[in-house]
Order: sequence, then structure tokens, then C-alpha cells
Amino acid sequence: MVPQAPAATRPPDTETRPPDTEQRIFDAALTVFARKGRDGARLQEIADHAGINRALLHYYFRTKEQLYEAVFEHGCRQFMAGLSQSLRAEEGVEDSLRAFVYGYIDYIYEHQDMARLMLNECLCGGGVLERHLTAAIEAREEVPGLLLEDRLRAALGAGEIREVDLRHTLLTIVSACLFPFVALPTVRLFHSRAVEDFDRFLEERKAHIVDLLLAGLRPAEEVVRTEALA
Amino acid sequence: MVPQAPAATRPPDTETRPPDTEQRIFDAALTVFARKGRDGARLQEIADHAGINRALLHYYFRTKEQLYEAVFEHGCRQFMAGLSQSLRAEEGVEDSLRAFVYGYIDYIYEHQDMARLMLNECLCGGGVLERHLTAAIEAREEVPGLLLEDRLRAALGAGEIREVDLRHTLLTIVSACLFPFVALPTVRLFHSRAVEDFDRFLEERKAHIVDLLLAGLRPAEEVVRTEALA
DNA sequence: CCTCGCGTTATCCAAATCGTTTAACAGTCT
DNA sequence: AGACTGTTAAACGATTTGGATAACGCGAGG
Repeated sequence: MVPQAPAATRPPDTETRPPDTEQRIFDAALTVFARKGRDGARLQEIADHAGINRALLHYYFRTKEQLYEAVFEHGCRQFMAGLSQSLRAEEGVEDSLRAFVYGYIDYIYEHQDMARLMLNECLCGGGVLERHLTAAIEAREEVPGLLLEDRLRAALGAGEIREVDLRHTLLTIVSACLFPFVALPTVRLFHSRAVEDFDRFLEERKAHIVDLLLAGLRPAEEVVRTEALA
Repeated sequence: MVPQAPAATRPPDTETRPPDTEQRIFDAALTVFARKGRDGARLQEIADHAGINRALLHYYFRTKEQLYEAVFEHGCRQFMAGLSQSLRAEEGVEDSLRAFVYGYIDYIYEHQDMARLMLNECLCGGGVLERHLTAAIEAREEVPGLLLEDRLRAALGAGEIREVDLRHTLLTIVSACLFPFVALPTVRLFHSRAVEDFDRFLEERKAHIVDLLLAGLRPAEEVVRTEALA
């Protein structure tokens, strides 16, 4: 009889010293799946990355399919939760936007593999990703970005920003933050800074996005004032 | 002795009726490689997509590696050439930006698989993509976007746009145009329009990007004028 | 102390699948 | 008829997956 996932029996949290093998498998699988994709990934490579025997993968997760599902489910939930938690709520629109961009880029930087895994899912249909995301949405879990959308909507109602399509604006913000990570090899060719000092490149990027967006959303009140004076 | 790629002997263009098998293989391989990646793609699936026998793949391209290389090389060159050709040169900054965004999105729409294939390459290191791109750049081939960068630089020098980092601005534009395609399954969840009527969604997107960018780049001359009047 | 259970490894196995090769077949051209 | 080309069916070897087995180390508990 093959024992079921031992995680179910570990909650008593014995005094043993298993150096968190399950987490190491998660990390290794995430890395390999993100690069090679669901089908391209080899169990042997995952086992090597985790520094364990291949048979142990079957001990924790019976099949490759279940491993992928677990990695995606676990990673997705943790990713979304951690992300929405790291995005502090601010009062004003300007501060909200700045906090989002800075928090988003910082978070993605720390979870690049998860971002790549999600994108990989998108490339091959996105069935699994869609399922998990809709489940997260229906479960009323906090979806990052919706908070910012609310802020923008309020600001738009108050005339603090121009009349723009909020959904498209939000998509543009996310694109500007996320795309450089997933397209890094291409970005490097045109952005020497991203090669020499990636951290500094990201700081420049944050400032640029906030600057461009704030300028793009600012209401053209000066024009009105000018016309009023004319 | 296995015959070399018959394309080399076909230039006499015999009166035979081979319904362009090579092109069908290219298209099928592009589709499958873009979704499953270099390792994840199966020759059987490519053959099925092309409606041919698996052995015929080896008749045209000796190995899977060479097939991938050929698809990438051929597709990449054709993609870049066609793209830079479809981006008409305009005089003013505003028209240049508009032409770029509209042309870029239209072109990507017609070549989504190639875009996805390139991104897939990025996800697994980007070695092949980097090699082909640097080769294209060194060969002085026209790289899409550089023309727009020149226009923006000139406009910046003439004070027609705000003082911004051109490289980051260009990256933001490309991100805003490209990301929705590669992340489509996710976008669909938040953008109902992208599900119901993708074409109309793209039209909205073009208009939004141009609008936001023009507003974000417009110099705050009204403020100056206002101050001058004061 | 011994024994048991659990995490772990080494090893092996059957079945499926993959990439590749070979031989043969059906046309067309000479 | 013979040669050549595009194509297919079949087969080969290597790899991958899922699964099983036995054994080892080691802490917990009797």
C-alpha cells in the first residue's frame, strides 16, 4: 500500500529533522516547470534540482500530473495571497498607483518563477490557470489589482484623473510591470542596464512607469484654466 | 543515404503537385512549438497538425533540433522583416506613435504563434532567440521600434514631448501592445470584451494605448503658458 | 535494548512514447 | 524501363513514466 502524501500526517509537526523535503520539491518543480513547461519538464530533472531520488517524487506526489497540479495550486494560492498582502492600501490615487507599481515589481522580482509558470500555462491554453484563477475569484479571495481599480474608479468619479478606460489602464500597468520579467532575454538586448545591474534597472522602471502613468492620467485642467483666461 | 532538404533541389519548380508540404510543416511546427515549447513539443503532434506522416518530418528536416532551428530562424527573420515593413514611417511624433501601436498590434494579431514562440524561448533561457536577434541587429536589418525611438528622440530634443527615458518608454509601449496576446487566458478573466469580441477589444486597446501615451508624453506647456499669463 | 514506522535510496520493471532509420510504394519525368 | 521524388508503414533503440521492491538510517515508543 502506497502511503498517501505524508504532509497529511505531519501536522503534529514531529521533532524530526526532515529538511522540508516537500518544500524543496515544490521549489524545484516550480523552477523546472516554469522553464520547460508541463510536458517538457522531466521528473529526473526536478529530482536532481531538489537533490533527491526520483522515487521520492512518486512517494510525495503519485504522478507527474498531480505534482504539476499541486505545484500550480499551492504556488498560485500563495502567490496571489502574498501579492495582495504586499500591496499596501494608500489613500490618494497617486500614492495608490505608486504603491501598486513598486509593490508589484518588488513582489514579481521575488517570485519570477511563479510568474513564468503562469505565463507558460497561458501559452499552452491556460486551462489550469483559468480554473485556479476563477476559483480564487469566486472564493472572494483578494485579487491584486482590483483594489487599485477601485481607487482609480473613485478618482475618476471625483475628477482627479482623466476619463480613461479603467480596465485597459490597469492592463497597461500590469503589462508594463510584468512583461520585462518574462521577456528578459529580449529586454537585455536593448537595455544594457538590465544586464549590468538588474536591480537598478528595476528601480528606473518603477519610477518611469509611475511617472508616465501619472502624467497620462492627470486631468488637463491647465488647458481649462488657459481657456478661461482667454 | 538520406536526401538533403529537397527545398534545395526544388528551385526548378517542377510541375509536380506537392501541396506545399514544407510550408505546412512550418506552420504546424510553429503552432506546436509555440504552445508546448522546444522540449514539450512532440513530433507526432506536429505531423498530425500538418496532416503528414511522422517520418516525413525527418525527410525535410533531419532532426527535431534542425526543425526547431529552421522554424525559429525562418519565422524570426520573416517576422521581423514583415513587422518593420508594416510599420509605416510618419512625420510627426503623434502620428509615428499612433502608426506604431496600430501597426504593431495588427501585425502581432496576424502572427500570434510567432510571438508566443519567441516568448517561450525567453522562458527557457532565450539562448536561441538572443542569437538570432543579435545576428539580425548586427546585420543592420531593420529592428522594429528603433525607428520610433529615433522619432521620439527627435521630438524630445525639439521639446515636443516631456523629458522621459526613451528606452523605458519604448519598452512600456511594446509591453502594453504585446502582453495582452501572450497572457490572453488571464486577460479574458477580467476583460469580458476580449472573450465576446476580440477584434473590438483590440481596437479599444489601440485607442487606449495611444491616448494614454500621448497624454503621458505631452509636455506641460499649458502650465508654462498659465504662468506666463500670470 | 529491541522494534516499529517513516523518510529515503537504490534498483528494477513494464508499458508507453519518442526520435530516428529503413524499406517499400506510388507517382512523374526522362 | 529506369531514375527520382514525395510519402507511408513498420521497425529499432533510447528515454520517460508509473510503479514496485528491498534495504538503510534513525528517531519514538514500548
